[in-house]
Amino acid sequence: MGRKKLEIKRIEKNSSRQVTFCKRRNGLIEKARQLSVLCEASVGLLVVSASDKLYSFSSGDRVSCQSVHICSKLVESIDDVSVDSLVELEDHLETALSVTRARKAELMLKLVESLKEKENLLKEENQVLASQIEKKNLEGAEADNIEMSSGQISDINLPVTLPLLN
Amino acid sequence: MGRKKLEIKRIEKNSSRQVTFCKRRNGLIEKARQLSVLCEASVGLLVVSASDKLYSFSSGDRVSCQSVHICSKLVESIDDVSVDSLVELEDHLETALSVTRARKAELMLKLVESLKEKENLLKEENQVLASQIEKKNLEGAEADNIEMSSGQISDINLPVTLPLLN
DNA sequence: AACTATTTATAAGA
DNA sequence: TTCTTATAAATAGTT
Repeated sequence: MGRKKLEIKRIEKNSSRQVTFCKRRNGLIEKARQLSVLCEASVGLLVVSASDKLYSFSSGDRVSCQSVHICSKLVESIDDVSVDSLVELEDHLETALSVTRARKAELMLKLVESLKEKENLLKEENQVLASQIEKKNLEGAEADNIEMSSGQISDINLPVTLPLLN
Repeated sequence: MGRKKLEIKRIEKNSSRQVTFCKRRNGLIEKARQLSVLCEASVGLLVVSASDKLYSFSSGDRVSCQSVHICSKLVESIDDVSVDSLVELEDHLETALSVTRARKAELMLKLVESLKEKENLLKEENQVLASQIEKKNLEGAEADNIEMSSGQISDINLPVTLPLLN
């Protein structure tokens, strides 16, 4: 896509290689974005330049979770990983694991709290309903001349919304 | 890049979306490959389709190690991760960590063995050199009429290649 | 960083 | 799916 057809092999000239890297990297990231939008796909892209600068694009959380799995598979399949790389990787994984566990704990705490709130609301609703039923039963007993000891509620009329937690 | 200009938004028609996904995914992977070859960059690409199929490309081992780091950063920055996703991620990370540690252990074992081999070779070399020096010293002593007790070697003449491990 | 001649990717159609 | 082709988009070399 240019003045001349370019063979796909390492560009020898240093400045050209750098310029091409910049152009094509931007192009690639834009293409990744377009694919994710057009087709509802999750896309994760990571580019590391020869001078070790990082560029990345990611959409959706499926990617971030799955890519860790993929990465570990990749690492398994590569033969020339040095011990140093592995030590670094182990470090990253441990950090990622801590972060993940912390987030999980935080999220579960929030979940428990929201469930407790829900429980309280339901309890209140419950009491209101119970007293209404009691009232109705008393009125019904008067109308039909059927007695019912006060404070006793028939199981059949109990609301089904019971507290889920204690 | 086709018969008509296409707006970058979700393609509504199901079949078109699928066809476009297939074409553009292939295009993206090819572009990723070209970038890595032309510019000596490491590229990691992961695509997850709407129906959860995985497609990926990767070059170089810097990517696999760095991407785990990036992934963890991504997970930190995403807001709508479910507890289930986090549990799954934790699982993947634990697996990756085990695999990494196993590989590291294996690699270090090999390293230790090769060092021991090297040690033995050096020891042999050492003995040969030592005996040669002893010979030389005896010859010299005869020539210069200077005595030196056999089996004793001067520190100054000892080869510097000493065993590194025991 | 812009420009522009070309090549490449791909949307729609078959 | 796969091929074809008109057209849009990307980009190689230049300025």
